[in-house]
Amino acid sequence: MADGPTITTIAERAGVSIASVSRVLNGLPTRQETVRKVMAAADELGYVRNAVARSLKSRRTHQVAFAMADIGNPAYLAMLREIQPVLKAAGYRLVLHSTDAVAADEIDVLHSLGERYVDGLIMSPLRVTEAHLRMLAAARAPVVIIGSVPEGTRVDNVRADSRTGVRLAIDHLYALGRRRIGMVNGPLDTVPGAARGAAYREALEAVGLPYDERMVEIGDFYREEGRRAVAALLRRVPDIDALMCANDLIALGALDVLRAAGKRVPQDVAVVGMDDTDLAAASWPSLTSVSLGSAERGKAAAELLLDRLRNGDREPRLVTVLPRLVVRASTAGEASEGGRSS
Amino acid sequence: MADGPTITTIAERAGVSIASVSRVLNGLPTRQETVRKVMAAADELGYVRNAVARSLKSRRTHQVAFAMADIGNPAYLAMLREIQPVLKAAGYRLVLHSTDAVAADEIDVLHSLGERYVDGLIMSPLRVTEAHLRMLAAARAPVVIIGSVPEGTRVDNVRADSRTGVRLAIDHLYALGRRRIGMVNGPLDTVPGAARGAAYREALEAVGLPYDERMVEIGDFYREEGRRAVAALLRRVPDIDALMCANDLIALGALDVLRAAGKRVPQDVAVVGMDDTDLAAASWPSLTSVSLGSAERGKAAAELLLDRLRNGDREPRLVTVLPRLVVRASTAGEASEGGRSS
DNA sequence: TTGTAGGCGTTATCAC
DNA sequence: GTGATAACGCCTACAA
Repeated sequence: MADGPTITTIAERAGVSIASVSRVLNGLPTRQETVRKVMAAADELGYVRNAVARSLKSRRTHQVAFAMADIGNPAYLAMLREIQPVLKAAGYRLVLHSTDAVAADEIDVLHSLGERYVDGLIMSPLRVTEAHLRMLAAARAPVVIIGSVPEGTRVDNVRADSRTGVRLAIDHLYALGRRRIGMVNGPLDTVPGAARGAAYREALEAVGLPYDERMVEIGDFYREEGRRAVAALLRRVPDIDALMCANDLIALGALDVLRAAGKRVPQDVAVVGMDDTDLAAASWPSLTSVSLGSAERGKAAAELLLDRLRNGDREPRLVTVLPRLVVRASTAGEASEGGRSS
Repeated sequence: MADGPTITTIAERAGVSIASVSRVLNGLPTRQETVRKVMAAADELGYVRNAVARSLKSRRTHQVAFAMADIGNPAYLAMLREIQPVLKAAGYRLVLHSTDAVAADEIDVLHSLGERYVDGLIMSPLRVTEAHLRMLAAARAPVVIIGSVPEGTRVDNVRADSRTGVRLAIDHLYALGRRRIGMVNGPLDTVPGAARGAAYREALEAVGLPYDERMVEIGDFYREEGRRAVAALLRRVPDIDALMCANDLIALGALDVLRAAGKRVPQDVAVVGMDDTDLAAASWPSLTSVSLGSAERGKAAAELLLDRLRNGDREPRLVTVLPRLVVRASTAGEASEGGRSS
């Protein structure tokens, strides 16, 4: 692991100046003979360009960062899977940050943009605070935010629409003849919890069903919590005929409990999850789920950023990704369809 | 987004030399008055160190790369989830590469180490070719390989033991009284495919069961391929009573086909998957799976690399992570256990 | 066509 | 203590 050769090493070996070496390496017009000598020397020495030195000079790192709250969350991983190839195709490396849902860490990432180790940033913050907005305004490199930002914030922005998502699910259940549709939600003090809870109420009213708080149970966004919540709900409303779950894990918990209680899914109780993670297709019965377009949002964010990197001056853009109801066996289909295989 | 301030800007503003600025910024002994002036200037200007210039000078980037075959594969994501926090805690950024299982891309990543944009690399190659070994030997930065490398290769190495893993599964099935245990494998020219195939044969012999190639079907490591393979196997050997699947996706495919064929799992056919991904706990019935310790391997690799970055001269080390059989409903339990909820 | 020289932003080694 | 000044490796006027 000796020190690598530099253009100086090559220049000496080839008997030319470092300027000529640089020219050859960059394909600028050079005499054939010189090209030959330089290439030969470079080959023999196993020369590789030093990316750091190039970056210092060119002020571009060909790196882009993606900062997310929690690397264990499948929704972020879905984004990541789409972001990666888009960046790779454009010649950018991906630097990953998991902020563990700590707002201070998110601010740190924003701050570290000033270090110029990346050309841009895609960030999906859990909440957008005043501090976020201040840092964003002062950011030294282009940023794309996945998630909602206040009206008027001058930043490229990609959003989901969980309100419409819940609406799709409720409409679907209503169309199937379900009239006692319960909701199992996560904590109301989280952004998704609050949004989905409100959307449920709205959607019920839209189809003309009464909102009844006895039909709502709050737990947390995990399977075990989902079990508990659904068990409680089932005790309270034994003849419930559909469950709108605030994410797929809760919905899996619902399947567990319903099965144990001898309820058939979907005949007795239809179940809808949210996020359309891989787990939805893996479960049995496979889970109808509202896709909030994690993959699409990731892709859109990557494309927005690349575009911005090419044209730094254009107006900030807003992309809203439409939710999509992915119908599987837990609400409708035959119980023999296994779902997609990713 | 104007050009950021540099130490020169600060030096002018504070009326000192750039050397003093650098000293203050790095906490070297300096007169109080100077410290004060420099800090004030830095604050007012919103100065942030340029990481690229630092790297050029210090020859360290504080970045580490993780290269995996397929960012969509949950086993790699499990590694990633462990690698990230370990590196973060040590002050390193994580650069992600997905090579799409293209050997040339892996070689590229190895080659690009020469560009010095990272201090080290963790790589999990699908196959280790001669070219890989040559590049490894010539690598300009420390590398840790996750996966088997030929005896004597001088590189830090973390391995799973899929042979013992398969053995655990077969022993388990045998202990349950299964005697017609089939195998559904992926391509034999992949490292895992070859290893798992050979291990199956060995394990059968170890418990005294005959190896019968009619009981083996080769597909690929995906659910749909798993379905096809299992369907073929079932046609050929209708009274098969257990299936050893080379990964969880194949096993999910097996569950689909068995269900459609009216076979009960586990009563008629027991099913074992491999990798113990989140999908195993989500499926119904939940899937017994051999954990090859993806998470542990990721963590071990990150720690090996950090250690090597501190002490570049020590002997290469080999860490072998032991497999673990995670028993769930598809081989043994009641059909009411839902599994862990992560 | 080629070489000399300056600069990208830091750090570190000198004298002072 | 502090300030010139020389690297780090590369690119690029500008001059020859």
